[in-house]
Amino acid sequence: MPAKKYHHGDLKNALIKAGVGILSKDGVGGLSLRKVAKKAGVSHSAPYAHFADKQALIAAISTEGFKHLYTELDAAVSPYSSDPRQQLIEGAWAYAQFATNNTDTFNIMFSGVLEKEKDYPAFVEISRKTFERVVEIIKACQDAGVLRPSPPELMAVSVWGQVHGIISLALEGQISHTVLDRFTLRDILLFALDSNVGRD
Amino acid sequence: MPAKKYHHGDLKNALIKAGVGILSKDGVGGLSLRKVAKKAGVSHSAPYAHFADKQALIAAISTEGFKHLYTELDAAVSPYSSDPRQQLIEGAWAYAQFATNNTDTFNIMFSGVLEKEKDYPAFVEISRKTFERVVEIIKACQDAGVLRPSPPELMAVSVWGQVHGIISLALEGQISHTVLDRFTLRDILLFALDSNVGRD
DNA sequence: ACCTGAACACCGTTCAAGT
DNA sequence: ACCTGAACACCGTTCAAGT
Repeated sequence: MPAKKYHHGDLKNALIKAGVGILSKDGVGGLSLRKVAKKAGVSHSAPYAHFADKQALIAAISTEGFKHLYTELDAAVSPYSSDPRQQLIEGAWAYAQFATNNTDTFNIMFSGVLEKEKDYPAFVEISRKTFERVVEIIKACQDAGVLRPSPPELMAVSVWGQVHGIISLALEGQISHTVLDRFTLRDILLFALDSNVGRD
Repeated sequence: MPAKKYHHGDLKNALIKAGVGILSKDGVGGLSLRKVAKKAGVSHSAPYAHFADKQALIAAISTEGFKHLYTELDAAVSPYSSDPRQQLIEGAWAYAQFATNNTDTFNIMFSGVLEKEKDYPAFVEISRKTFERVVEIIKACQDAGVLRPSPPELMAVSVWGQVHGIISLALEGQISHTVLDRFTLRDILLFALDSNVGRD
């Protein structure tokens, strides 16, 4: 059998994992390639054998984050295949949970830290796939009369944008205490979704 | 008359201005205290006479950004004192314009770069004031029957969140080409606002 | 193919010192 | 009060060299 490779054989994934760890411990500002290398037990220049530069590692971490988000979203929505309105609510809530439980990963995914996202095909692909999952939910809602007829992709951007924006403001501490004292984040999301879902 | 002070007498503001310049040229990742000092024509340690650390300079830049945003928002909305619906539309559009014309300032204001925003009273004050301006617009809309009755602050978070989220996703390159090929950012915002404004 | 160690040009921050 | 210059502990990135 092959003696275990130079190090543990899968440094690339070990670096991504170490990166996620550093990120959640020290935040976006505390994420450095040298710390990641140290945590993975290799020299500070070893990462360059697997990532072109720091941006490439960030892209890999963001891609993992998106995969995680997709999984959580899908798991939250799937049980309600016969109740589109509930899909919307639970999907939004799963998104909120992901953001609050993985704040720094969420920030790295959506806050301009990754500068040329189009250069990373895996990242583009999983974010496209996630958007398509949202579109599916929107279509189900429209078919059930829960959302008004309209181009589903347009409605998807509108609803996703709203959920995304409310959560972003919440993470940023930008939601006024006059609101937070009276409503939970879930209340706010439900209220916001109701605007789209229709009222009568 | 007093000989011009040690340098030009108002290094603090010169540093903020230099910071905004670096930011729009090199992005959030390219903003360093040493560059800012150099651009202002002082030694790399001079900024510490005016700012406790890099975060404090970032707070000052963010605060200036918020003041700018407030001014643009107010200017866009004020002409329509008799047309609340138009206030909503033009307010959202002013927000979008600010974000696209000052992407990096916008990112620094809303993307977790400023880590302890509560520690900077001027920042807290102007962001509070901006939110209150949004609430005013929302109230005018509710009084005119353009928005459904509800706690105005809650509606303000919902609508602001939506506008903020759509713009954030747009800046991040996260809006699908299947949408962007057919709709402008303004179209998307109008569609989104319509969800709240009511339909019949 | 995968990793190391020295090297370079940058950082943020501190501190003694100068006016 | 306001600023400088040396110093320290960090960065990202490159490159010759080792297995």
